Amino acid sequence: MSQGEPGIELDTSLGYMLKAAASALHSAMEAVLSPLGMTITHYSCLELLAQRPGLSNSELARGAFVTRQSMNVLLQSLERQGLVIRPARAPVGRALPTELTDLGRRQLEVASAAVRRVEQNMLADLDTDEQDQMRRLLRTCITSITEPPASTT
Amino acid sequence: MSQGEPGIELDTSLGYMLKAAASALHSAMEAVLSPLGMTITHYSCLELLAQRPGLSNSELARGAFVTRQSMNVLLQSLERQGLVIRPARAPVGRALPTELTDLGRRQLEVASAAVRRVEQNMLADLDTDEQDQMRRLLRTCITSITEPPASTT
DNA sequence: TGACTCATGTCAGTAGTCTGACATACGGTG
DNA sequence: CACCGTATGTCAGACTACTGACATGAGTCA
Repeated sequence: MSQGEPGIELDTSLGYMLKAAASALHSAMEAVLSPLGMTITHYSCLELLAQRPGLSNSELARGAFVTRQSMNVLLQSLERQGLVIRPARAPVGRALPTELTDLGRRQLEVASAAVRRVEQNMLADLDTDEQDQMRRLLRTCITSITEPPASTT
Repeated sequence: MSQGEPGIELDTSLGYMLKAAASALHSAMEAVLSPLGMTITHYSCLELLAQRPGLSNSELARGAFVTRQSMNVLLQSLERQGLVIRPARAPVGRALPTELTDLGRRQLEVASAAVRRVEQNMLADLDTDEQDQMRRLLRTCITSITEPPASTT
């Protein structure tokens, strides 16, 4: 079965393992959010707004790792549901600062608790030092990927 | 814009950082695969087949972290393009063992080299020990998420 | 002032993935 | 043998997120 050919060794490839971990986390979050009638992006948007009130559509999109077009569709839906609110006119520029409503805050509370349990379960076998180490490693990876690769066609 | 906001809980949440890292890697891979006319799942499928020839549709789906329905659509497309080949009838059960064609192998070579560069760039600032540590941490997380939470619903 | 650049919000069309459903094949157990 | 549970391949419809496009507002610079 295992032929060390060219390409990437799947069992040791950090790229593959990163995707595997993210996929597992995604599934676990979906499993707890779906019964609440929420998608992951839906939850992410609410969580972002709770921690950073007044974020614009584009800023929310970047924070939730989707395009601003996708976030815009979601925001319109959340607005109709009365979970968030945006001013009719932009106070400055074109950006519309978004805020959670009380209803949105209540919905987020339930979801946030569920997601926190998922994350705690993921980290159940890691002590504090290991978690710090993992933060450091992930941050280094993110920086390296995001920064200019210097030389590539 | 309202920049300058100090990072809050989000910046220390390992779940969020995991998603951020995976998203950055995803974008970087997309950026190099798109010019080759390939999607990430397309590449993943070919890479899996190179290392584990004879994988079935369902096995490929699990390996690429998509549903078997999605992989089936992709496989039919790859088959039409002459990149993979499947027997008309299953030798045993219903599973159809899939194999790369020479054309598929050639296309994979180019893509694999590009993806390897992306992964190496991601790990540019990590030494061997740190990479091993990261493998260990990710594997622990995957196991914890996947295993039964053994708690209340 | 006017031209240029950049970021934003939004509309429309497209593509990839998902859920639901059904038929088929194997392995157990009565 | 018949029955049941599990796994697979596949078709169809629905959904989510994406790319492309356009207009608006703010900042820069000559």
